[in-house]
Amino acid sequence: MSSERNSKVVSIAQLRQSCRACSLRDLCLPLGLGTDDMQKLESIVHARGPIRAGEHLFREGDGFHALYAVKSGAVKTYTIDNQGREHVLGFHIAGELAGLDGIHSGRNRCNAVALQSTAVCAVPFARLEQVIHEVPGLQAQMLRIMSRELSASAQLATDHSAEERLAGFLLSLSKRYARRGLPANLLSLPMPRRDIASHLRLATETVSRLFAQLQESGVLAVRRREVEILDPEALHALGASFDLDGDGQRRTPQLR
Amino acid sequence: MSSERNSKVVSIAQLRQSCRACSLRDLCLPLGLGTDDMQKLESIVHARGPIRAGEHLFREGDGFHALYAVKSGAVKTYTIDNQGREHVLGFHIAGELAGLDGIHSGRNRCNAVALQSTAVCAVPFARLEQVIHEVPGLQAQMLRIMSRELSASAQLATDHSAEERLAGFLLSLSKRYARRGLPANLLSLPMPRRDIASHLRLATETVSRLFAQLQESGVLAVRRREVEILDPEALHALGASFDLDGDGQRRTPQLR
DNA sequence: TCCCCGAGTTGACCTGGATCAATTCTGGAC
DNA sequence: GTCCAGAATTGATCCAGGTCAACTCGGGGA
Repeated sequence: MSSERNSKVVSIAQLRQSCRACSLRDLCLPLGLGTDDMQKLESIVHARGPIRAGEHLFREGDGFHALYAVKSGAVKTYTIDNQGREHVLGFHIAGELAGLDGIHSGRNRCNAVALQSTAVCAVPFARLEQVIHEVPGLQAQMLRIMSRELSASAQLATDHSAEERLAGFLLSLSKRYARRGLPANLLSLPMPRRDIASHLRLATETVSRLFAQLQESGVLAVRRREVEILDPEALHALGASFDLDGDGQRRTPQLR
Repeated sequence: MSSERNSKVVSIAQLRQSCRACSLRDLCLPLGLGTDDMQKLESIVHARGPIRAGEHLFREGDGFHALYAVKSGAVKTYTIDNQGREHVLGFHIAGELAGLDGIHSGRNRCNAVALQSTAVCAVPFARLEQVIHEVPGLQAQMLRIMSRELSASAQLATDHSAEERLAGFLLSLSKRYARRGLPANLLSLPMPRRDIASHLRLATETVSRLFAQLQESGVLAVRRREVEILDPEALHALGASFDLDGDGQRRTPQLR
C-alpha cells in the first residue's frame, strides 16, 4: 500500500507505532487495552513489510520464538507427513495470529507461508509473556484467542460429509471476513483449490465439483476465486456444525 | 488453612488440600510452582468426589464458569449437531483439563460426561485468571497446555485413512498414559467402540474391523477394552503424523 | 500478438469405509 | 445359577468421494 518498495529496512521507528494506528487493533492482541498498555505491547512488536507469495514466515522444527499477527494478505500453515504429503492446517487472514501451536514444545509445529503479498507483525514470545504478565487485559485476550482456535478446530472436526465441510469452511471464512469489515457474502479466496481440498481432507476434484454443484443449486455464485454466497441460509443448513441456538431438532434429512 | 468459609458440601477443607498432595501435580496446572503459589491455586480449586459414569460435568450452552481437571477416571467431550448426531471431540484422562474451549465465548461449547467413576477438580475461571496474573509460572503453564491442545487437534486432523487415524489415536493415548506413569503399551480403554468411532469419524464396525486386522497382523493384542501394543514401531509407521525428525523428503509415493 | 503452464473443471471408473443385518459376547440384575 | 440389554464382532452390500485421465481456461512473459 503506502510502503516504499526500494528501502529494504523501512523505518522501524515508524512501523513500531503500528498498534495504535493499526486498523486491526480491535481484532488483534490489543483488544480493549488502554494507551499505556498498548505502548508496552508496541515496544516489542516488529512490523515486517511485504512478504511475497510463497515466502515462509517459519518452518516446522524451527525453534519457536515469535507469534505472527497478519496485518494484510493471508498465510497458510501446513505440515508434511512422513510420506511427503502436505496437510494444510489452516489459513490466517488479517487480524489473526499464526504460530500458537509452537508454544508448548518450543518448536514450530508447522510451516507458515504467505499465500499472497502479506504484511505481518512478529511478536517475540518471551517478551510477550512478560508484557502479558504486566497487562491483565492482554492475558485474557491471549486465553480467549487460543480458546477460539480450539473451538474452531473442534468445529471443523465435527463436519462429516464433503459438502458439510465445504459449507462450514465458507461460513467460517465469511464470518472472519465480516469481522474485519469485509462483505460477508462476497469472498475473495486467497488460496487455490488444492489448499482448500487439503485443509478439508478432500480431493481438489471434489472441491471443484462441490463448487459447481452449489452454484447449480443457487447457493453460490463461483467465478474462480471469487465466491458469492447467494443463500447463506442454505449454506448454514448444510454446515451441520453447532451454533448455540441449539434446539437440537432434526430437520429435513438433506436437500441434495 | 485458607478455608475459613464454611460451605454446604462436606469436608471442603480437606478436599482443598489436594494440590500439594495430588499425585497429578506434575501433570496438572501446578507444574513447577513453589509452595506459596500452589497455595494460591489450592485456595480456589474445588475437588469433587466420585462422579458416576454417565453424569455430566457441564453441558453445551451452559454459562462457562470453570475448568475441570480430571483427577482420576475419564471424561469425554462431545457436541450434538443440528441433525441430532453426536460428535465426540475428545477424551480427558487423569491430569488433563476439560472446558478450555468455553473461555472465548463465555459459554461451554460442548458437553462433558464421565465415562467411568471419575474425580475432578473444578477451577473457577474468573478466580483462576486472577491467580494466573499473580503467578507467572501458572500463566506460562496455561499457555503451554492450550498450545498442546491445538497441536494435538491439528495432528488428529492430518491423519487421513481409517487405519492412520486409529493408529494415531492409540499412540496419543499411549503417550498420555505414559505421562501419568501407566504402562505405555497396555491400554485400558475407558470408552466404548462407538465413542472411538465418533471421535475418529468412523463407523463402529470399521473400528472393530481395524482392531481385528491389527491383531491379525500382530501389531496389537485386543481383548475388549484391553489393548496391548505389541509392535509400537509398526503403529508409528501407520500413524502418518508429523514427528519432528522432519527431513521433509519425498519418499516412495505410497506403500499401500 | 502467441505461447505456455499451472489452475481449474469435467468425465469414467474404482475402492475404502458406511450402512444394513445377523450373530456372539459379556457383565450386571436378580 | 439364568436372563437380558447393550457392546462388540462379522458378513454382505452400497455409495461418496478418491483416483486417473483428458480437457479448458486464464494470466504472464517474450
